Amino acid sequence: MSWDRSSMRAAEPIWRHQPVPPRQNPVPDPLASMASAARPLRYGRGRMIYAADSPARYLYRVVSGAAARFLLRSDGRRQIIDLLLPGDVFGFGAGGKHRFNAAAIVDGTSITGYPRARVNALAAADPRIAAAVNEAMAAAAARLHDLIVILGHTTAEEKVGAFLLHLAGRLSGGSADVIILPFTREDIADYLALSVETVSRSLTLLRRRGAIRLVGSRHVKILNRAVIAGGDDDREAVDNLRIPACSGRD
Amino acid sequence: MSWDRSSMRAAEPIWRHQPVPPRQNPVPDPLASMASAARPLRYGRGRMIYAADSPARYLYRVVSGAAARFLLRSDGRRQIIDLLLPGDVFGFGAGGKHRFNAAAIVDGTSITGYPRARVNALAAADPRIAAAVNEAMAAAAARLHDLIVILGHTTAEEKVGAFLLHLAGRLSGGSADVIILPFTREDIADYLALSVETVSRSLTLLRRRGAIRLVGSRHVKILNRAVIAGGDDDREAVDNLRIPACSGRD
DNA sequence: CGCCCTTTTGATTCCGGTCAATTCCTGTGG
DNA sequence: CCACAGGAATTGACCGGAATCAAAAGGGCG
Repeated sequence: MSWDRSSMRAAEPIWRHQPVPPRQNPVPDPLASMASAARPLRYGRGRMIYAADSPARYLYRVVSGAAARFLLRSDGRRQIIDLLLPGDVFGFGAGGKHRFNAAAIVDGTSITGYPRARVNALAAADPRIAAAVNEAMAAAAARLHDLIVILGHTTAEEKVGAFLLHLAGRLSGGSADVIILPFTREDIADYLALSVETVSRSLTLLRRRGAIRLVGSRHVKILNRAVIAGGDDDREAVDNLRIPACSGRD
Repeated sequence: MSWDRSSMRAAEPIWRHQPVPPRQNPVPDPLASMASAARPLRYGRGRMIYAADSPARYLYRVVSGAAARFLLRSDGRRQIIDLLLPGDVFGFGAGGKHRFNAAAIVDGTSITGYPRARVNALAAADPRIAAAVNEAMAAAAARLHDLIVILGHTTAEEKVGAFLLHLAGRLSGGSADVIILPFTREDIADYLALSVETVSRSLTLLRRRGAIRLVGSRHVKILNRAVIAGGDDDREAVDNLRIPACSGRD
């Protein structure tokens, strides 16, 4: 098995302290009330944040940059389970352990860490904090739902299109039409369970159809959402939920 | 768009009351302490439990049978987001609404419903109940993780194999080697984002390889887990996490 | 028995992975 | 300032695998 593909850097002490500049990119922080326990962190691209099966001692929140939870298959392939953007909270483990690995995927990603024990204590005392943690868990589940829906598409072009629309909704808060991709094609491929080449092909396909506009390779402008969705938006599908005649016994 | 494929029955009042026989299949119930608020329900195959975008007024727990959360694509395809087996809790919405549809997929599925307001009140009063709800949410997230990992496989045979191993771990509590599939090939196909034919082909492939044994079409015996996994177990991958030379600057 | 649903199997087409080569982009050093 | 190097991205050729269309076999229930 070779490792050249995902080119992870060497394992390191989980915490990597470096002086942190004042926060740019102010994202609303549901965990702000625990600022006293917060611990600022900064990672270079590919730096491990935690490893699978390690004790889940901290909760994390992305401040800027991007990170990913992922697993490594025995064939060397990396699968990204969860793409973490500014504002996202992650690191809820299962049974006190992390199920997957986590690493930064862009240089200079800054993350805030909250000691788990502290979080639990504060949540037990203050129901508002408990609610905030709950909300963060719900948001994490929503990300997983979104990925499952994206992976459920049949063709690569649909997957990439759905991914772009998904990103447009998450980056820049609302549903802006301009996306600055902070990560590589390989990251996208590992997220969508496609090969890098297919991701690239799908993007040029979408460009040729007039669905998107590519400026450089990291700058995507959405031109025609209908074409991107290929008529396959799940909201439409839900609207179409007029169920025809009962086919079975009733 | 045609609807013959998933053959859902007509929309109905969400609640369908029918006399409920004494519970078979006693699964440990983390929400047992709320028995006073529990509401027993029973559904035929294909019966809707709730619709997407409907208010999330209840939390549900499968007692016996099986259900699924799913979405309907505009091409008529159904995608199952979450497969619900005895013991599974579902119906945590997002923002007070359900994001997906839910329906029973086997006849006579019995489910317990807990009024959401009641759950919240009890959780606020008793931290043990809050913890139980939290645990149920974590279990739901784990199911989503599992599905994402399954969908991340490249070939259909790997997907089906991973699905069988996943099922073996969830049915019958432990990791028994005999699986009684309570659902159709079509349900499996909609869960794995494959066609029915491919699911069937993959199963016969696995059988011919000596990985499984098929008795009838609903009875699967796992003979050789290594062959099924195809050397693609994520636990192995994690063990292989010895990261080679740093490729980047350090 | 006979109907309908489920499952399996076959033939064909198309899509995505793989291998391979070229181009693009960025940062470095002469 | 330009040349160079290395990684990132695109494009092409080829092949294997999954969807699709089609048909047949199995199974449960009236």
